[in-house]
Amino acid sequence: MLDLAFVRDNIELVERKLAERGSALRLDRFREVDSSRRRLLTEVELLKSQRNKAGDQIGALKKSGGDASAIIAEMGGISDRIKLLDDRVKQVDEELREILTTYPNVPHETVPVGRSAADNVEVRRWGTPREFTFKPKAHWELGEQLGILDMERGAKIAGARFGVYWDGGARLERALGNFFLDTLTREHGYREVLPPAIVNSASLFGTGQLPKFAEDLFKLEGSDYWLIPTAEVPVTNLYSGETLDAADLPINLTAYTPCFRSEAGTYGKDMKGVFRNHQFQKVEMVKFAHPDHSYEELERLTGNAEALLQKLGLPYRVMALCTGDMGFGSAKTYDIEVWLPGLNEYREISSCTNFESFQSRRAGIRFRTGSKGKSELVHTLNGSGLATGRSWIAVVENYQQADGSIEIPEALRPYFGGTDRIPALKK
RNA sequence: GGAGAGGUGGCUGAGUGGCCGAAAGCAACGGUUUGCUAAACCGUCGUACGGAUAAUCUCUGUACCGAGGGUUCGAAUCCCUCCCUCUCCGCCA
Repeated sequence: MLDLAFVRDNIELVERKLAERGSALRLDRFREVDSSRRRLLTEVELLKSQRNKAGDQIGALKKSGGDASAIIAEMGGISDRIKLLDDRVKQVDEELREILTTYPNVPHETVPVGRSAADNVEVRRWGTPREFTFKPKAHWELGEQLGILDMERGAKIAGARFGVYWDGGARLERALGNFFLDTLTREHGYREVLPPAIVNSASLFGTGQLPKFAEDLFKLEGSDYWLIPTAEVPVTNLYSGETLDAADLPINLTAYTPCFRSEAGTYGKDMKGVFRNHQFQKVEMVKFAHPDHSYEELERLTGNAEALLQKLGLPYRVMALCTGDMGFGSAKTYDIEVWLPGLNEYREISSCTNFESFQSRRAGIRFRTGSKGKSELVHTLNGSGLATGRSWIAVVENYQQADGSIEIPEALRPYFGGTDRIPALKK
Protein backbone atom coordinates (compact mmCIF):
# COMPACT_ATOMS: atom_id res chain seq x y z
CA MET A 1 0.00 0.00 0.00
CA LEU A 2 1.24 3.44 -0.84
CA ASP A 3 1.32 6.22 1.72
CA LEU A 4 -1.82 8.37 1.68
CA ALA A 5 0.04 11.66 2.06
CA PHE A 6 2.59 10.60 -0.53
CA VAL A 7 -0.07 9.87 -3.13
CA ARG A 8 -1.84 13.13 -2.33
CA ASP A 9 1.33 15.20 -2.68
CA ASN A 10 2.76 13.38 -5.70
CA ILE A 11 -0.30 12.47 -7.64
CA GLU A 12 1.19 13.11 -11.10
CA LEU A 13 4.31 11.13 -10.28
CA VAL A 14 2.24 8.23 -9.00
CA GLU A 15 0.04 8.38 -12.06
CA ARG A 16 3.03 8.24 -14.39
CA LYS A 17 4.84 5.51 -12.47
CA LEU A 18 1.82 3.28 -12.24
CA ALA A 19 1.08 3.80 -15.90
CA GLU A 20 4.51 2.34 -16.59
CA ARG A 21 3.31 -0.79 -14.85
CA GLY A 22 0.32 -0.96 -17.11
CA SER A 23 -2.14 -0.18 -14.35
CA ALA A 24 -5.40 1.53 -15.09
CA LEU A 25 -5.97 3.88 -12.22
CA ARG A 26 -8.62 5.92 -10.56
CA LEU A 27 -6.53 8.83 -9.42
CA ASP A 28 -9.27 11.39 -10.02
CA ARG A 29 -11.55 9.30 -7.87
CA PHE A 30 -8.81 9.22 -5.26
CA ARG A 31 -8.61 12.99 -5.30
CA GLU A 32 -12.35 13.30 -4.92
CA VAL A 33 -12.68 10.78 -2.12
CA ASP A 34 -9.67 12.12 -0.29
CA SER A 35 -10.93 15.68 -0.23
CA SER A 36 -14.46 14.75 0.75
CA ARG A 37 -13.03 12.62 3.52
CA ARG A 38 -11.12 15.58 4.85
CA ARG A 39 -14.16 17.82 4.66
CA LEU A 40 -16.21 15.30 6.58
CA LEU A 41 -13.54 14.81 9.20
CA THR A 42 -13.28 18.53 9.85
CA GLU A 43 -17.01 18.77 10.30
CA VAL A 44 -17.56 15.76 12.49
CA GLU A 45 -14.55 16.49 14.65
CA LEU A 46 -15.84 19.97 15.34
CA LEU A 47 -19.15 18.50 16.45
CA LYS A 48 -17.41 15.96 18.63
CA SER A 49 -15.44 18.73 20.20
CA GLN A 50 -18.72 20.48 21.05
CA ARG A 51 -20.12 17.27 22.44
CA ASN A 52 -17.12 16.77 24.66
CA LYS A 53 -17.38 20.29 26.00
CA ALA A 54 -21.10 19.85 26.67
CA GLY A 55 -20.33 16.54 28.35
CA ASP A 56 -18.04 18.32 30.78
CA GLN A 57 -20.77 20.84 31.56
CA ILE A 58 -23.36 18.13 32.12
CA GLY A 59 -21.02 16.29 34.40
CA ALA A 60 -20.29 19.44 36.40
CA LEU A 61 -23.98 20.34 36.65
CA LYS A 62 -24.99 16.88 37.80
CA LYS A 63 -22.27 16.90 40.38
CA SER A 64 -23.41 20.22 41.81
CA GLY A 65 -27.04 19.16 41.71
CA GLY A 66 -27.94 21.53 38.86
CA ASP A 67 -30.34 20.87 36.03
CA ALA A 68 -28.70 19.66 32.83
CA SER A 69 -31.79 18.60 30.95
CA ALA A 70 -31.66 21.55 28.52
CA ILE A 71 -28.14 20.75 27.41
CA ILE A 72 -28.89 17.04 27.24
CA ALA A 73 -31.84 17.68 24.97
CA GLU A 74 -29.73 19.84 22.72
CA MET A 75 -26.95 17.27 22.58
CA GLY A 76 -29.37 14.63 21.39
CA GLY A 77 -29.58 16.33 18.02
CA ILE A 78 -25.82 16.75 17.76
CA SER A 79 -25.29 13.13 18.60
CA ASP A 80 -27.58 12.07 15.81
CA ARG A 81 -25.72 14.29 13.41
CA ILE A 82 -22.40 12.84 14.58
CA LYS A 83 -23.68 9.34 14.09
CA LEU A 84 -24.72 10.18 10.56
CA LEU A 85 -21.41 11.80 9.72
CA ASP A 86 -19.44 8.99 11.33
CA ASP A 87 -21.18 6.54 9.03
CA ARG A 88 -20.26 8.61 6.03
CA VAL A 89 -16.67 8.94 7.18
CA LYS A 90 -16.57 5.20 7.52
CA GLN A 91 -17.85 4.72 3.99
CA VAL A 92 -15.40 7.22 2.59
CA ASP A 93 -12.55 5.67 4.59
CA GLU A 94 -13.41 2.30 3.17
CA GLU A 95 -13.47 3.57 -0.35
CA LEU A 96 -10.19 5.40 0.06
CA ARG A 97 -8.62 2.34 1.57
CA GLU A 98 -9.98 0.22 -1.24
CA ILE A 99 -8.52 2.61 -3.79
CA LEU A 100 -5.15 2.67 -2.05
CA THR A 101 -4.93 -1.07 -1.49
CA THR A 102 -5.48 -1.76 -5.16
CA TYR A 103 -2.62 0.49 -6.27
CA PRO A 104 0.51 -1.50 -7.00
CA ASN A 105 3.85 -0.32 -5.70
CA VAL A 106 5.78 2.46 -7.42
CA PRO A 107 8.75 0.94 -9.28
CA HIS A 108 12.25 1.99 -8.27
CA GLU A 109 14.01 4.35 -10.68
CA THR A 110 16.45 1.63 -11.73
CA VAL A 111 13.71 -0.70 -12.93
CA PRO A 112 13.63 -1.04 -16.72
CA VAL A 113 10.42 0.24 -18.26
CA GLY A 114 8.59 -2.39 -20.29
CA ARG A 115 5.33 -4.13 -20.96
CA SER A 116 5.96 -7.82 -20.50
CA ALA A 117 8.49 -10.54 -19.72
CA ALA A 118 9.99 -9.93 -23.15
CA ASP A 119 11.24 -6.55 -21.89
CA ASN A 120 13.08 -7.94 -18.87
CA VAL A 121 16.77 -7.21 -18.90
CA GLU A 122 19.44 -9.85 -18.41
CA VAL A 123 21.87 -8.63 -15.77
CA ARG A 124 24.38 -11.48 -15.72
CA ARG A 125 24.83 -15.13 -16.45
CA TRP A 126 26.75 -17.85 -14.61
CA GLY A 127 27.89 -21.26 -15.79
CA THR A 128 27.70 -22.92 -19.15
CA PRO A 129 24.95 -25.36 -20.04
CA ARG A 130 26.39 -28.83 -20.25
CA GLU A 131 26.93 -30.43 -23.65
CA PHE A 132 25.03 -33.70 -23.73
CA THR A 133 26.20 -36.68 -25.76
CA PHE A 134 22.60 -37.83 -25.81
CA LYS A 135 19.26 -36.10 -25.95
CA PRO A 136 18.52 -34.88 -22.41
CA LYS A 137 15.16 -35.85 -21.04
CA ALA A 138 12.65 -33.77 -19.16
CA HIS A 139 12.31 -34.37 -15.44
CA TRP A 140 8.92 -36.06 -15.71
CA GLU A 141 10.31 -38.68 -18.05
CA LEU A 142 13.34 -39.23 -15.87
CA GLY A 143 11.29 -39.26 -12.71
CA GLU A 144 8.95 -41.89 -14.00
CA GLN A 145 11.74 -43.95 -15.46
CA LEU A 146 13.67 -43.91 -12.19
CA GLY A 147 10.60 -44.56 -10.08
CA ILE A 148 11.23 -41.39 -8.05
CA LEU A 149 8.36 -39.24 -9.28
CA ASP A 150 4.82 -40.52 -9.54
CA MET A 151 2.37 -38.12 -11.15
CA GLU A 152 -0.29 -40.74 -11.66
CA ARG A 153 -0.70 -41.55 -8.01
CA GLY A 154 -0.49 -37.85 -7.19
CA ALA A 155 -3.49 -37.32 -9.43
CA LYS A 156 -5.27 -40.30 -7.91
CA ILE A 157 -4.97 -39.29 -4.29
CA ALA A 158 -5.36 -35.54 -4.81
CA GLY A 159 -5.76 -34.39 -8.40
CA ALA A 160 -3.99 -32.71 -11.28
CA ARG A 161 -0.85 -30.75 -10.40
CA PHE A 162 0.13 -32.99 -7.51
CA GLY A 163 3.08 -35.35 -7.48
CA VAL A 164 4.42 -38.08 -5.23
CA TYR A 165 8.14 -38.47 -4.70
CA TRP A 166 9.56 -41.90 -3.93
CA ASP A 167 12.89 -43.10 -2.58
CA GLY A 168 15.79 -41.11 -4.01
CA GLY A 169 13.32 -38.52 -5.28
CA ALA A 170 11.94 -37.89 -1.80
CA ARG A 171 15.44 -37.87 -0.42
CA LEU A 172 16.63 -35.39 -3.03
CA GLU A 173 13.89 -32.97 -2.06
CA ARG A 174 14.80 -33.30 1.61
CA ALA A 175 18.52 -32.98 0.89
CA LEU A 176 17.95 -29.77 -1.05
CA GLY A 177 15.92 -28.25 1.78
CA ASN A 178 18.56 -29.10 4.35
CA PHE A 179 21.40 -27.96 2.13
CA PHE A 180 19.78 -24.58 1.49
CA LEU A 181 18.92 -23.98 5.14
CA ASP A 182 22.36 -25.03 6.34
CA THR A 183 24.13 -22.83 3.83
CA LEU A 184 21.98 -19.79 4.50
CA THR A 185 22.25 -20.09 8.27
CA ARG A 186 25.93 -21.00 8.42
CA GLU A 187 27.37 -18.88 5.66
CA HIS A 188 25.00 -15.98 5.05
CA GLY A 189 23.77 -14.95 8.48
CA TYR A 190 20.16 -16.07 8.31
CA ARG A 191 18.17 -17.23 11.28
CA GLU A 192 16.04 -20.31 10.73
CA VAL A 193 12.36 -20.24 11.56
CA LEU A 194 9.59 -22.77 11.09
CA PRO A 195 6.25 -20.97 10.85
CA PRO A 196 2.71 -22.26 10.39
CA ALA A 197 1.73 -23.19 6.84
CA ILE A 198 -1.69 -21.74 7.55
CA VAL A 199 -2.31 -18.07 8.15
CA ASN A 200 -5.24 -15.74 8.71
CA SER A 201 -6.44 -13.12 6.25
CA ALA A 202 -4.81 -10.27 8.19
CA SER A 203 -1.40 -11.76 7.40
CA LEU A 204 -2.27 -12.15 3.74
CA PHE A 205 -3.35 -8.55 3.70
CA GLY A 206 -0.08 -7.53 5.30
CA THR A 207 2.05 -8.98 2.53
CA GLY A 208 -0.33 -7.91 -0.23
CA GLN A 209 -1.94 -11.16 -1.43
CA LEU A 210 -5.28 -9.91 -0.16
CA PRO A 211 -7.62 -8.38 -1.06
CA LYS A 212 -6.69 -8.51 -4.74
CA PHE A 213 -5.38 -12.03 -5.28
CA ALA A 214 -7.68 -14.26 -3.27
CA GLU A 215 -8.33 -16.47 -6.29
CA ASP A 216 -4.69 -17.57 -6.30
CA LEU A 217 -5.01 -19.02 -2.81
CA PHE A 218 -6.52 -22.03 -1.09
CA LYS A 219 -8.93 -21.13 1.68
CA LEU A 220 -10.02 -23.58 4.34
CA GLU A 221 -13.76 -23.83 4.43
CA GLY A 222 -15.68 -22.37 7.35
CA SER A 223 -12.73 -20.53 8.79
CA ASP A 224 -10.41 -17.60 8.32
CA TYR A 225 -7.57 -20.02 7.59
CA TRP A 226 -5.68 -20.00 4.32
CA LEU A 227 -2.85 -22.21 3.07
CA ILE A 228 0.27 -20.14 2.57
CA PRO A 229 1.34 -19.53 -1.05
CA THR A 230 4.88 -18.84 0.20
CA ALA A 231 6.69 -18.60 3.54
CA GLU A 232 6.98 -14.89 2.79
CA VAL A 233 3.51 -14.50 4.33
CA PRO A 234 4.01 -16.00 7.80
CA VAL A 235 7.64 -14.92 8.08
CA THR A 236 7.16 -11.28 7.06
CA ASN A 237 4.18 -11.04 9.37
CA LEU A 238 6.17 -12.34 12.33
CA TYR A 239 6.86 -8.71 13.14
CA SER A 240 3.54 -7.22 12.11
CA GLY A 241 2.44 -4.50 14.49
CA GLU A 242 5.86 -4.42 16.10
CA THR A 243 8.53 -1.77 16.38
CA LEU A 244 12.03 -3.11 15.88
CA ASP A 245 15.29 -1.65 17.10
CA ALA A 246 17.29 -0.04 14.29
CA ALA A 247 20.44 -1.59 15.74
CA ASP A 248 19.03 -5.05 14.96
CA LEU A 249 18.59 -4.33 11.24
CA PRO A 250 18.88 -5.98 8.88
CA ILE A 251 17.06 -9.02 10.24
CA ASN A 252 17.56 -12.06 8.01
CA LEU A 253 15.20 -15.00 8.34
CA THR A 254 14.87 -18.19 6.39
CA ALA A 255 12.17 -20.84 6.43
CA TYR A 256 11.50 -24.13 4.67
CA THR A 257 7.79 -24.66 4.15
CA PRO A 258 5.28 -26.18 1.80
CA CYS A 259 3.58 -23.64 -0.46
CA PHE A 260 0.11 -23.94 -1.90
CA ARG A 261 -1.19 -22.20 -4.99
CA SER A 262 -4.48 -22.59 -6.76
CA GLU A 263 -2.86 -21.78 -10.13
CA ALA A 264 -6.15 -20.31 -11.25
CA GLY A 265 -5.80 -19.00 -14.76
CA THR A 266 -2.82 -21.16 -15.65
CA TYR A 267 -4.80 -23.99 -17.21
CA GLY A 268 -2.74 -25.93 -19.66
CA LYS A 269 0.46 -24.16 -18.72
CA ASP A 270 3.38 -26.28 -17.51
CA MET A 271 1.07 -29.24 -16.98
CA LYS A 272 3.76 -31.89 -17.14
CA GLY A 273 5.79 -32.86 -14.14
CA VAL A 274 6.14 -30.75 -11.04
CA PHE A 275 7.15 -27.38 -12.47
CA ARG A 276 3.84 -25.77 -11.55
CA ASN A 277 2.12 -27.80 -8.85
CA HIS A 278 -0.53 -26.91 -6.30
CA GLN A 279 1.87 -27.87 -3.55
CA PHE A 280 5.61 -27.46 -3.59
CA GLN A 281 8.33 -26.86 -1.04
CA LYS A 282 10.49 -23.82 -0.87
CA VAL A 283 13.19 -22.27 1.28
CA GLU A 284 12.42 -18.60 1.57
CA MET A 285 14.67 -15.74 2.65
CA VAL A 286 13.10 -12.68 4.25
CA LYS A 287 14.87 -9.47 5.21
CA PHE A 288 13.79 -6.51 7.31
CA ALA A 289 16.07 -3.65 6.36
CA HIS A 290 16.71 0.00 7.07
CA PRO A 291 15.36 2.10 4.18
CA ASP A 292 18.81 3.56 3.55
CA HIS A 293 20.24 0.12 2.89
CA SER A 294 17.45 -1.92 1.39
CA TYR A 295 18.85 -1.88 -2.15
CA GLU A 296 22.22 -3.13 -0.94
CA GLU A 297 20.29 -5.86 0.82
CA LEU A 298 18.45 -6.72 -2.37
CA GLU A 299 21.78 -7.29 -4.11
CA ARG A 300 22.96 -9.37 -1.17
CA LEU A 301 19.76 -11.41 -1.10
CA THR A 302 20.03 -12.13 -4.80
CA GLY A 303 23.68 -13.06 -4.34
CA ASN A 304 22.74 -15.48 -1.55
CA ALA A 305 20.36 -17.30 -3.86
CA GLU A 306 22.96 -17.35 -6.65
CA ALA A 307 25.56 -18.84 -4.31
CA LEU A 308 23.29 -21.83 -3.78
CA LEU A 309 23.01 -22.47 -7.50
CA GLN A 310 26.75 -22.09 -7.88
CA LYS A 311 27.39 -24.67 -5.20
CA LEU A 312 25.07 -27.01 -7.02
CA GLY A 313 26.84 -26.25 -10.28
CA LEU A 314 23.62 -25.21 -12.00
CA PRO A 315 23.89 -22.60 -14.77
CA TYR A 316 21.60 -19.62 -14.42
CA ARG A 317 20.96 -16.06 -15.47
CA VAL A 318 19.71 -13.08 -13.48
CA MET A 319 16.95 -10.99 -14.98
CA ALA A 320 15.89 -7.52 -13.86
CA LEU A 321 12.14 -7.54 -14.23
CA CYS A 322 10.66 -4.65 -16.16
CA THR A 323 7.87 -2.44 -14.84
CA GLY A 324 5.20 -4.42 -16.68
CA ASP A 325 6.27 -7.83 -15.37
CA MET A 326 6.84 -7.10 -11.69
CA GLY A 327 4.65 -8.38 -8.90
CA PHE A 328 2.00 -6.16 -7.36
CA GLY A 329 3.93 -5.09 -4.28
CA SER A 330 7.38 -5.00 -5.80
CA ALA A 331 9.53 -1.89 -6.09
CA LYS A 332 12.25 -3.94 -7.78
CA THR A 333 12.64 -7.63 -8.57
CA TYR A 334 15.39 -9.87 -9.88
CA ASP A 335 14.36 -13.25 -11.14
CA ILE A 336 16.96 -15.96 -11.18
CA GLU A 337 16.39 -18.43 -13.98
CA VAL A 338 18.06 -21.81 -13.95
CA TRP A 339 19.01 -23.75 -17.04
CA LEU A 340 16.74 -26.74 -17.68
CA PRO A 341 18.19 -28.98 -20.42
CA GLY A 342 15.02 -31.07 -20.69
CA LEU A 343 13.01 -27.98 -21.56
CA ASN A 344 15.99 -26.37 -23.28
CA GLU A 345 15.41 -23.02 -21.62
CA TYR A 346 16.06 -20.89 -18.56
CA ARG A 347 13.18 -20.99 -16.08
CA GLU A 348 12.50 -19.07 -12.89
CA ILE A 349 13.83 -20.67 -9.72
CA SER A 350 13.98 -17.62 -7.46
CA SER A 351 12.40 -14.20 -7.35
CA CYS A 352 14.15 -11.60 -5.21
CA THR A 353 12.19 -8.49 -4.38
CA ASN A 354 12.47 -5.25 -2.46
CA PHE A 355 9.00 -4.18 -1.37
CA GLU A 356 10.30 -1.03 0.31
CA SER A 357 7.53 0.06 2.70
CA PHE A 358 4.68 -1.42 0.66
CA GLN A 359 4.25 -4.40 2.97
CA SER A 360 5.44 -2.81 6.19
CA ARG A 361 2.81 -0.09 5.89
CA ARG A 362 0.07 -2.69 5.58
CA ALA A 363 1.48 -4.94 8.27
CA GLY A 364 2.63 -2.15 10.59
CA ILE A 365 6.30 -3.12 10.83
CA ARG A 366 8.39 -0.23 12.12
CA PHE A 367 11.77 0.45 13.58
CA ARG A 368 13.10 3.08 15.91
CA THR A 369 16.61 4.43 16.25
CA GLY A 370 17.57 4.44 19.92
CA SER A 371 14.78 4.87 22.41
CA LYS A 372 13.97 8.41 21.43
CA GLY A 373 13.82 8.46 17.66
CA LYS A 374 10.59 8.57 15.76
CA SER A 375 9.47 5.21 14.47
CA GLU A 376 9.63 4.61 10.72
CA LEU A 377 8.51 1.81 8.45
CA VAL A 378 11.11 -0.85 7.67
CA HIS A 379 11.75 -2.08 4.16
CA THR A 380 10.90 -5.72 3.61
CA LEU A 381 12.54 -8.00 1.07
CA ASN A 382 12.24 -11.60 0.19
CA GLY A 383 13.45 -14.17 -2.26
CA SER A 384 13.48 -17.88 -2.74
CA GLY A 385 16.64 -19.53 -1.60
CA LEU A 386 15.59 -21.66 -3.35
CA ALA A 387 12.39 -23.32 -4.47
CA THR A 388 13.28 -26.92 -3.69
CA GLY A 389 10.64 -28.27 -6.05
CA ARG A 390 12.22 -26.51 -9.00
CA SER A 391 15.75 -27.16 -7.76
CA TRP A 392 14.82 -30.84 -7.83
CA ILE A 393 13.91 -30.46 -11.49
CA ALA A 394 17.15 -28.62 -12.23
CA VAL A 395 19.32 -31.23 -10.50
CA VAL A 396 17.55 -34.14 -12.18
CA GLU A 397 17.69 -32.63 -15.65
CA ASN A 398 21.22 -31.20 -15.44
CA TYR A 399 22.79 -34.23 -13.77
CA GLN A 400 21.16 -36.99 -15.81
CA GLN A 401 23.53 -39.59 -17.18
CA ALA A 402 23.51 -41.60 -20.39
CA ASP A 403 22.47 -44.71 -18.47
CA GLY A 404 19.44 -42.92 -17.06
CA SER A 405 20.82 -42.45 -13.55
CA ILE A 406 21.17 -39.10 -11.80
CA GLU A 407 24.48 -37.99 -10.40
CA ILE A 408 24.22 -36.28 -7.03
CA PRO A 409 25.98 -32.90 -7.03
CA GLU A 410 29.03 -32.76 -4.78
CA ALA A 411 27.41 -30.29 -2.40
CA LEU A 412 24.45 -32.58 -1.75
CA ARG A 413 26.37 -35.78 -1.12
CA PRO A 414 26.73 -35.19 2.64
CA TYR A 415 22.93 -35.23 2.68
CA PHE A 416 22.81 -38.47 0.74
CA GLY A 417 24.74 -40.66 3.11
CA GLY A 418 27.72 -40.83 0.79
CA THR A 419 25.75 -42.03 -2.20
CA ASP A 420 26.71 -40.23 -5.38
CA ARG A 421 23.81 -41.16 -7.58
CA ILE A 422 20.19 -42.08 -7.90
CA PRO A 423 20.43 -45.35 -9.80
CA ALA A 424 18.47 -46.30 -12.88
CA LEU A 425 15.88 -48.98 -12.24
CA LYS A 426 16.92 -52.47 -13.30
CA LYS A 427 14.57 -53.92 -15.81
C1' G B 1 -14.76 -30.74 23.46
C1' G B 2 -16.40 -29.22 29.01
C1' A B 3 -15.67 -25.60 33.23
C1' G B 4 -13.54 -21.13 34.95
C1' A B 5 -10.33 -16.56 34.85
C1' G B 6 -8.49 -12.66 32.08
C1' G B 7 -6.94 -9.13 27.85
C1' U B 8 -5.41 -1.25 29.98
C1' G B 9 0.50 2.91 27.39
C1' G B 10 7.78 -0.30 26.25
C1' C B 11 6.84 -3.44 31.00
C1' U B 12 4.18 -4.11 35.89
C1' G B 13 -0.43 -2.47 37.29
C1' A B 14 -4.82 0.87 39.28
C1' G B 15 -9.28 2.31 37.41
C1' U B 16 -17.25 -0.40 37.35
C1' G B 17 -20.68 5.62 33.48
C1' G B 18 -18.73 12.35 33.14
C1' C B 19 -13.24 15.15 37.25
C1' C B 20 -9.62 9.22 32.45
C1' G B 21 -5.42 9.35 27.03
C1' A B 22 -5.87 7.04 31.52
C1' A B 23 -3.00 6.77 38.83
C1' A B 24 1.42 4.61 40.62
C1' G B 25 5.95 1.98 39.94
C1' C B 26 9.75 0.28 36.51
C1' A B 27 12.40 1.18 32.05
C1' A B 28 13.94 5.05 28.65
C1' C B 29 15.38 10.20 27.49
C1' G B 30 16.93 15.47 29.01
C1' G B 31 18.77 18.24 33.12
C1' U B 32 20.64 19.48 38.23
C1' U B 33 23.65 17.87 42.09
C1' U B 34 26.95 14.61 44.57
C1' G B 35 30.70 12.28 42.54
C1' C B 36 32.06 7.74 40.21
C1' U B 37 30.90 3.61 36.72
C1' A B 38 26.14 4.41 40.97
C1' A B 39 22.48 7.25 43.77
C1' A B 40 19.14 11.47 44.71
C1' C B 41 16.04 15.23 42.76
C1' C B 42 13.35 17.87 38.66
C1' G B 43 11.35 17.43 33.92
C1' U B 44 10.05 14.67 29.46
C1' C B 45 8.10 10.21 28.09
C1' G B 46 2.16 6.50 22.85
C1' U B 47 0.08 6.05 17.90
C1' A B 48 -3.00 7.46 13.85
C1' C B 49 -5.79 10.90 11.14
C1' G B 50 -7.43 16.09 10.47
C1' G B 51 -6.88 21.75 10.99
C1' A B 52 -3.52 26.19 11.49
C1' U B 53 1.66 27.08 9.67
C1' A B 54 6.93 28.12 5.02
C1' A B 55 7.89 23.87 8.18
C1' U B 56 8.81 16.13 9.16
C1' C B 57 9.42 22.49 14.54
C1' U B 58 5.20 24.35 17.12
C1' C B 59 -0.01 25.05 18.32
C1' U B 60 -4.77 22.77 18.03
C1' G B 61 -8.92 19.02 17.25
C1' U B 62 -10.59 13.99 16.96
C1' A B 63 -10.03 8.82 17.63
C1' C B 64 -7.69 4.72 19.97
C1' C B 65 -7.82 0.84 27.13
C1' G B 66 -7.96 -7.13 22.34
C1' A B 67 -11.64 -6.51 17.63
C1' G B 68 -16.51 -5.26 16.00
C1' G B 69 -21.44 -3.77 17.20
C1' G B 70 -25.15 -1.82 20.84
C1' U B 71 -27.21 1.20 25.12
C1' U B 72 -26.48 6.54 26.67
C1' C B 73 -26.47 13.57 26.21
C1' G B 74 -21.73 10.97 27.58
C1' A B 75 -18.35 4.25 27.67
C1' A B 76 -11.75 1.67 29.45
C1' U B 77 -16.11 1.20 32.73
C1' C B 78 -22.86 -1.47 31.10
C1' C B 79 -24.87 -5.20 27.10
C1' C B 80 -23.99 -8.55 22.65
C1' U B 81 -20.74 -11.17 19.11
C1' C B 82 -15.92 -12.60 17.86
C1' C B 83 -10.52 -13.24 18.63
C1' C B 84 -6.57 -14.32 21.83
C1' U B 85 -4.10 -15.79 26.58
C1' C B 86 -4.07 -18.55 31.19
C1' U B 87 -5.91 -22.62 34.74
C1' C B 88 -8.45 -27.32 35.53
C1' C B 89 -10.87 -31.70 33.22
C1' G B 90 -11.49 -34.85 28.87
C1' C B 91 -9.46 -36.46 24.19
C1' C B 92 -5.32 -36.83 21.00
C1' A B 93 -0.22 -36.81 17.06
